[in-house]
Amino acid sequence: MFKIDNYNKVTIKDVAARAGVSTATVSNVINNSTPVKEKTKELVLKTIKELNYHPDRMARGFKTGKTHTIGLIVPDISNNFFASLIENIESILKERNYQVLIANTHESAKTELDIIKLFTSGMVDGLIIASSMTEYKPLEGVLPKNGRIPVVFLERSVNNCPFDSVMISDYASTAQSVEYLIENGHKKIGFLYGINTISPCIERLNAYKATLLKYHIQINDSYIKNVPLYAFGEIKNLIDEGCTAIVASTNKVTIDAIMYYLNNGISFDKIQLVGYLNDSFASESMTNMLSVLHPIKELASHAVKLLFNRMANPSSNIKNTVLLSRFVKPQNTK
Amino acid sequence: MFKIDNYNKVTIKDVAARAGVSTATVSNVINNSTPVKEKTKELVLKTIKELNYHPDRMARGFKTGKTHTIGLIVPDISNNFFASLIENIESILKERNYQVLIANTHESAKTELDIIKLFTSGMVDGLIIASSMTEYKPLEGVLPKNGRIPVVFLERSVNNCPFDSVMISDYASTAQSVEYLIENGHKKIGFLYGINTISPCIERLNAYKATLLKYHIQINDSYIKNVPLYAFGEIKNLIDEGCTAIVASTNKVTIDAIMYYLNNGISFDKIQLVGYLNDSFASESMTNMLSVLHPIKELASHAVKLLFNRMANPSSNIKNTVLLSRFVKPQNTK
DNA sequence: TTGTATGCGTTATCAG
DNA sequence: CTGATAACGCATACAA
Repeated sequence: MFKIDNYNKVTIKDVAARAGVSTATVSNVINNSTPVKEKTKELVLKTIKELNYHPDRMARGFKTGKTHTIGLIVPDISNNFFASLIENIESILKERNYQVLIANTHESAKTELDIIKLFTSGMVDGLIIASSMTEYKPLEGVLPKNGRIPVVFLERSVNNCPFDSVMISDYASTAQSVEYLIENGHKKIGFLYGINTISPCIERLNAYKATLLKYHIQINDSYIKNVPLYAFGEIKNLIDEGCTAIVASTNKVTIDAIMYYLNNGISFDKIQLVGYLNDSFASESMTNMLSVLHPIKELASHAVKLLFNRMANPSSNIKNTVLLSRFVKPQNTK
Repeated sequence: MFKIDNYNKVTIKDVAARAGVSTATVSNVINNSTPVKEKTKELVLKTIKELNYHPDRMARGFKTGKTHTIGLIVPDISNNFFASLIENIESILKERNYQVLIANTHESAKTELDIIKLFTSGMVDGLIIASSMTEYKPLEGVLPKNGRIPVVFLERSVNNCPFDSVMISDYASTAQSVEYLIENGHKKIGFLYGINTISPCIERLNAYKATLLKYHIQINDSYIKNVPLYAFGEIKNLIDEGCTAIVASTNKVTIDAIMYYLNNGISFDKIQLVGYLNDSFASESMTNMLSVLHPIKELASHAVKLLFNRMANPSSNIKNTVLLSRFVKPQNTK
């Protein structure tokens, strides 16, 4: 019985020494880089197992410059939209044998910059970012502009951003939803939205306003509620103010609304609700709700595709893709 | 040869050369490790900014063996319980100036092992794991047993696990909830649960069964539904089978139930519902639902505390903490 | 087929 | 206060 050193980490040297070969041979066995005699290979593998040796990823990545890991940066992991996005991206990337590292910025610009610095300093081979930035400027300092690391921006557009991107446009679907409400006699339509600086929220709000104006309905600012955290209070306010319909224009606000409705015995018949959800999920659940559905699988697969294209061809033209969400009426299959 | 040098990453050497000092001096400036003359310091900092230099985290971690990063492994990021847990842990760790890296295992044992290998090979200084394993055995090969890396297990217990842990016990609160239902005349009580191999789910199911027996109500297996993905179908089945109350014994299943109820015009009065949610959130939302509430903040802070204690004192005794969830009746403050 | 030597970017030691 | 230089663990070109 050989006593394994319990204090120090076991390295390639230990394996080599124990097996009576050179570190190069061990390395070759691990990476299949150069043919190794079957007998030696067996011995090395046996020794590796005995010593419970695992190559130091840090050292290896540091040496090779490749980590086979993709960094995924999202602003709010507790928002099911992003959680679901992460899962979709993960499953695609796993097929390609890439590991995913997730970081949550909590909508904080500082954290976002920190994380990007962390990831880009040798930790990942590529980056997918749902940024909480409005302008590209602050990112300039931390994102290797020379294409050293491929980057794809997603879901939230950043002005003047010189990278590939996939966005979702909700303008048309939001307009359709408001139109539907108006056509069904609603005039007092509440609008709940999330962070008022990011592109998707602004776009939806604009669509809401434009549609009201199109139908000559005056915009009432007190029907428009900004919801930084939970929406319960503002939903109550909207109802108290006489709204007969509510557009819950983010995934998070929609979940809040659903809870509020059930908790307070409100039905869709009483106060119409337009909810924003992922299409893959909503088709199974909220079939009787007016919905704006986001193509989350498509978003994920497109982002990954862009990333790998960029890896293969770093100097190709920048691609900006826009996917469309769609407005869906209740199935009423009750 | 495969090292992509044409994208010339800027290193400490470049800074040193440009500033006309040694790499040691640059390093000293960056890390405040040794006093540097104010004048030189300024020059170096200026040069760093000019060249937009960022220390390679990989190289640094490789050299120092410390990364100031904690790995957080969860089985299902789209489960709001874990998403919320992540956020809580993050905010505590940020105070201590630690970065958090999140990995999602998708309830896959293989992925869990892969991630642990990745993280423990020099990427993080500590690990917090909500494992999807039942037994410790498979983890043995990948987790440095010598305390080289501190590890805390959380939320799901793993048999024979030789590490610190914080669990939540739902036995008492689940029993109370079923008791409450029985006392209010319910006899046909449906039970929805998630993965049937993990400790929390088993515990809840046991509590449900034991309570029924205690009140001499026969256990009807068709009222017990296992829900791997979405619960909508099984909720419908339970109602069709005549259940007058449902225990939705996980966060995920609870959200599904809430959606199903609203979408199908079911009220709590019609079919009683016991939901499992985070306490910090539920107190704002589902105030009129029978609830089992999980102390998520406490869970997070306790896990971090254990981790840092372990770091400070690697050889102290293993601590296994159990927190209790609590059963809460509706406020009926409608 | 295998071993030797080198260097990746950084920090730490020790002279100067 | 500052500068050489030696490690850290690994992969690889090249020599044997």
